[in-house]
Amino acid sequence: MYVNKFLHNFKVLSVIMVRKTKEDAGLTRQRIIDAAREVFLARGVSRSTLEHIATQADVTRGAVYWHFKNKTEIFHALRDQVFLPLIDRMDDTLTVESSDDALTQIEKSLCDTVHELNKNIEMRQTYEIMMMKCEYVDEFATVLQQILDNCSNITSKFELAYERAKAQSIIAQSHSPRALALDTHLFFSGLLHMWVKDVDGSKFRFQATELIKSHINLRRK
Amino acid sequence: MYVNKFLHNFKVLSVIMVRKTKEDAGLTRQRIIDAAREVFLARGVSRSTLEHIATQADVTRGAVYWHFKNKTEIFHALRDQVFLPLIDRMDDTLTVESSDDALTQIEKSLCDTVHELNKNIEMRQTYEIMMMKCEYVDEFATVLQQILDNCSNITSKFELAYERAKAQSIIAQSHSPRALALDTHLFFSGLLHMWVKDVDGSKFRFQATELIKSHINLRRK
DNA sequence: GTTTACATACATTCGTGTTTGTATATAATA
DNA sequence: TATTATATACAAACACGAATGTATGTAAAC
Repeated sequence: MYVNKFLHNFKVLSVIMVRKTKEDAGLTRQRIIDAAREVFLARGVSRSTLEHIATQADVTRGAVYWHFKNKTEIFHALRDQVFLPLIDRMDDTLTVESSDDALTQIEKSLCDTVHELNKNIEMRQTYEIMMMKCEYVDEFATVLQQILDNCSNITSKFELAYERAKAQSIIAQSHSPRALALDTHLFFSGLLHMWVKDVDGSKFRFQATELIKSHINLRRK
Repeated sequence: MYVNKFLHNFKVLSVIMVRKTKEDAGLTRQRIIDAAREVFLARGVSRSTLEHIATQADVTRGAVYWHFKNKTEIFHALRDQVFLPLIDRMDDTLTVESSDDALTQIEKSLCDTVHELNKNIEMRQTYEIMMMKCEYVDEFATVLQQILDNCSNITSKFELAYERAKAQSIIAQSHSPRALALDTHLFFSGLLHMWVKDVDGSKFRFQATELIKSHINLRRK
């Protein structure tokens, strides 16, 4: 017990790294993923070296190779950890039953996603990596297909919501839910792309919520 | 004269490459750019080697280094040649005066861009490279700023058109031209991204024109 | 005692940039 | 117009660093 406390101090001080418990190994793994995010963001995925990542994580390449097979595997770990949850979350806010009318629900779902991106730095950075700091070829091409699939999925959710809106008679009967859903989806993926590219926030980020609201209002009867 | 004909045959047969005139050098330069497009598309920009490009262009790296300082310079040459003209074109179709009403003009402008992408393979491939096969870091980061600037520019053009539409009383007075313009811009950049990602054309490409039309019809009073 | 969780050292490949060589086009000169 | 000089448009060879993967070493946990 006393010894553990002693070692713990060493660990915290980082003078001598003596990490061995499973718990510690888990932390190391996470540090590597976090480091990869920073490095990917700054240098792009292909220019990022395992040495860069190791240094940033304050370990050696040995540790990196212990936890991951190669750079691609780190990439996927990063993606799974941060990217996918956002999609799930959006899925949820759209599907869950609510006292709001259908249009408001769509609006809230979109705003919620943007809000999440705003406050969650890691998620924002990961998004930025996926959209601007990575080349979709070879082993990354599969990710692309997943993105397309997710898009289909989200669009279907939009469509269902618009059907409800139609049933609630809050949109014009002339518009087809399918077309509205596709339009909203394209609008939102455009917004996300611009949101990410607009690093200093002067063009899109500051007014993202308003853009969403006016997009939705356009539909309201 | 006779000798020239003789040499010409050699050139055409590609048995011995004897190219030296300025004209021939220009062709070689263009071949390198075309080769780069193919290689970038297949392997991504960072994984593309000057050796890959040279081989594809049927020359050696010597020729590549003669015409270009490095890979980045080839990238920019490719971009300038194919990417920028499309933007100019869109700019034009939006600005030029026409007998159509303002909404129709926006619609035609968007459809025209999609149509151009459909028939112009090189343009399509270049777009694909810029959007999915390239990492926007370091020397490529400048390109990103240019994209944002172009977006502002296009959005302004949309806004002017929507003001005309408002003056023509073909849209509801309650909508602000600025908001409509931003919405259209986000819709269209979303569409272009999806259009490019949808390689087999089953999700977006086949119905791109209809998507545009229904986007515009949503605005019509 | 064995496995875990790394650090260290090594071998090898790959891409880049540069240098050198060379045949031909083109300009200069006589 | 014929000859000569120089610049052009590459090909081929070289030198170098950088990144990868693997193999080995090792101390602590279990």
